[in-house]
Amino acid sequence: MQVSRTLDYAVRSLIYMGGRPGLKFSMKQISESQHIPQNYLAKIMRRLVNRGIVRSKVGPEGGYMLRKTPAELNLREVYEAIEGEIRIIDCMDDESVCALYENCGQLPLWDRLRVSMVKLLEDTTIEDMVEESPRGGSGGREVLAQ
Amino acid sequence: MQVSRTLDYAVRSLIYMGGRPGLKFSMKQISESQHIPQNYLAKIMRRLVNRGIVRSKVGPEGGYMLRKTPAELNLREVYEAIEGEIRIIDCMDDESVCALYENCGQLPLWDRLRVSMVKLLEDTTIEDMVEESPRGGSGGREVLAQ
DNA sequence: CCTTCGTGGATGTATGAAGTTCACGAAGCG
DNA sequence: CGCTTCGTGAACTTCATACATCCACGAAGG
Repeated sequence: MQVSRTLDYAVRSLIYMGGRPGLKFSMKQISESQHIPQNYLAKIMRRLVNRGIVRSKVGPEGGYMLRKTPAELNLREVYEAIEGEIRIIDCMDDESVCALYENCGQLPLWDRLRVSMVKLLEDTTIEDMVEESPRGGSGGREVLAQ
Repeated sequence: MQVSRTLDYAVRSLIYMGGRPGLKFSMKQISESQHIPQNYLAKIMRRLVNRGIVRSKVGPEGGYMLRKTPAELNLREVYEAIEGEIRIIDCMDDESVCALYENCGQLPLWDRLRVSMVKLLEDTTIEDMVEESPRGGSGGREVLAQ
């Protein structure tokens, strides 16, 4: 029941970018300031690109930009881009549904948990998180993006 | 961000036992009715025993009994018996705290999530879950425990 | 004293998260 | 045009751990 490091990386990166909205950031900038292995970050960024959360530019002066303002980008979108649909339990034995499915008293609990989690994620934006960061999301000392 | 199968097994077993409070159930009874590998169930039950959630009796006519009434046993206790303290993210790189800890805008979100999860788990008892089970937690057809 | 049945620890296995490598091609620049 | 930069996509490696199995032991009832 833990958030994956991958999601943590994605959120870190978006908070970083959200700290200076409208700017473009190279993979190197993000990976170094956020302490994320660059090649691994590449994989994460692709998911964000494919989901339409950031847009990318290749070649010299390439990099990534947010497609939305930080206030428009909520955490549910980010979560689902990285982890897929939010689910707490999958009720599957192998490929078939759980033998106890019809008689399962647990489901209502896990569903309430899921719903409350979705709501919290939906109600939190990258902007909120930038504001919670003492240095406004960006590392502070590094050279500004172009 | 999923509940482990181990926790699912523990909850299933407790709902089953909670369906006939005060009775004693052998490992075989539980494992067969709930489709849980017996040797694996043994490990799960030990954690519940050590945490004081069930009490055990060895030898012929041995088995397990709830130590509390289903209404007194909440899901937080069960969760923590199996998974340990509830945490959503651990903020650790190897053995040291995350390099970005002081500047982390994510923590408030994960903490709100944790708090709401704890509350939901605390507010849900085994009795609640027994009541949500169409057949009252116990499988239905098997021989009654002694 | 024999059988039942939970205990505790050692061991096996398979899956997925985390990270790496590399050939490729788009794009800016001289 | 050709060089360099830098993201892309896929294949691959590594490693932790969830899930499961096995077995020798001892408590306890008949």
